[in-house]
Amino acid sequence: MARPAKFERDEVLEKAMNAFWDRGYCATGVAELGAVTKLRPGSLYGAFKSKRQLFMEALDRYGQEGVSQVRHTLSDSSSPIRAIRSIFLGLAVDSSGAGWKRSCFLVNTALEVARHDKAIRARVNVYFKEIEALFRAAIERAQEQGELSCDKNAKAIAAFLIVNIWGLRVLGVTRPSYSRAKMIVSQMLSVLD
Amino acid sequence: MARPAKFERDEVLEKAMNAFWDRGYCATGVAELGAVTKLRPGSLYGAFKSKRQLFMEALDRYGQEGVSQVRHTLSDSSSPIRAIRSIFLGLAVDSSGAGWKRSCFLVNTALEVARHDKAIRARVNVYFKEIEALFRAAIERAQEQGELSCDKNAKAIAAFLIVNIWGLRVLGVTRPSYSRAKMIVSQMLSVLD
DNA sequence: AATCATTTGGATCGAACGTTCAAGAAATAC
DNA sequence: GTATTTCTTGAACGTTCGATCCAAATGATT
Repeated sequence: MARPAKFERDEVLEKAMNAFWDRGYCATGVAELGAVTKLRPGSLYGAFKSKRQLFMEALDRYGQEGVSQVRHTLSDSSSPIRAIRSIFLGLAVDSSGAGWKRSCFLVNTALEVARHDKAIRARVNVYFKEIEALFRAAIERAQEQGELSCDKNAKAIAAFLIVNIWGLRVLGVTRPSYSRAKMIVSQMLSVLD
Repeated sequence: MARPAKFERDEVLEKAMNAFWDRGYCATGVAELGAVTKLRPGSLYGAFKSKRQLFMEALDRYGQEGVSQVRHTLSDSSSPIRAIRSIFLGLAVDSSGAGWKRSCFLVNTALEVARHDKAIRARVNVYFKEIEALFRAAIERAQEQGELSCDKNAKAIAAFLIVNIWGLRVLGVTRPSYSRAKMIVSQMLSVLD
């Protein structure tokens, strides 16, 4: 029918996501979004209705990829416990290394935006819940395989683990050494012993 | 010498603190700060140099009071372990009750501002470190009193506990039921068994 | 080649941003 | 009482905010 858009929607979304992830919702202006996406305001507002709408789609992109990464890590291993330990070790590396500054887009958004915005809170919760469910499934699999005592409360441990992940994201902002981050992660994982 | 200021500096600071605590640094405009403090821009900028300076002083006020409250709770009890449990039970109540929306000013600030502002990050870290030190002292006291096994690593447990507090602040944003919050807190406190 | 829907880049909107300033008011010092 | 000094006031500063509009450019369809 008519002229097609020159830009790739998902590429734009990824760039906007990185900008929001870095600086947060409020501090990321549309001028900056235009700069990173190489799109003029007209195109941006044509493709996405508003800054908020663009933010939500970027958040969805992040959340879906995050869930899928966790799913991959937790399901790909023959040892669910080892997979969980590997995720937490990765978080220790991330929060004490280069990844500390970005933290987690979902956690950042939870505190900055979700406290005041019901729709965004609902979206954030969806991804949190999905990740928690993946952890719970992995824990129950570990129990079935005899890797973990069946006396343990899988539901409680899964919830505990994801809350600890949130805590580790805040830990990163305090610029801990790797040894400190690892010490904390070890303490967290002692619930699996 | 000259005309004295009509307002009480600490009262202004408290009102500004509450505004920043509620809405965050970026979303709290100078107009709103003027509304809650009943001060015109000129008076505000006369007493504090800038919005950022006012924010830092409000943050200090919050941090000092927070540290002092934790100190009081942890030192006032003959049983350090019971005091720690009481703090975490309070956090379960807070994050599943009316206090969820405000979360913790320090944690909110850590993710919204401290990621990009070195001076503010340093201040936030000071209060975090002080609270962690109080927890560590309480744990060591518990060990001396025989309330807690001396096999446990007091340093690791103290760090673990404060990271869990941060996690509980994010938990609040997910609007958990009280029973869920309590379940998670119980799991956290099982490291003290 | 003509048509037509859509993108694009740029200009621009009113509102709100953080901040400053000159004038008026009040309390002290002489 | 007068001078002096500081605080209060309210308007206004220039900038940036998110959002809109439009003419020109573009490319698929007819």
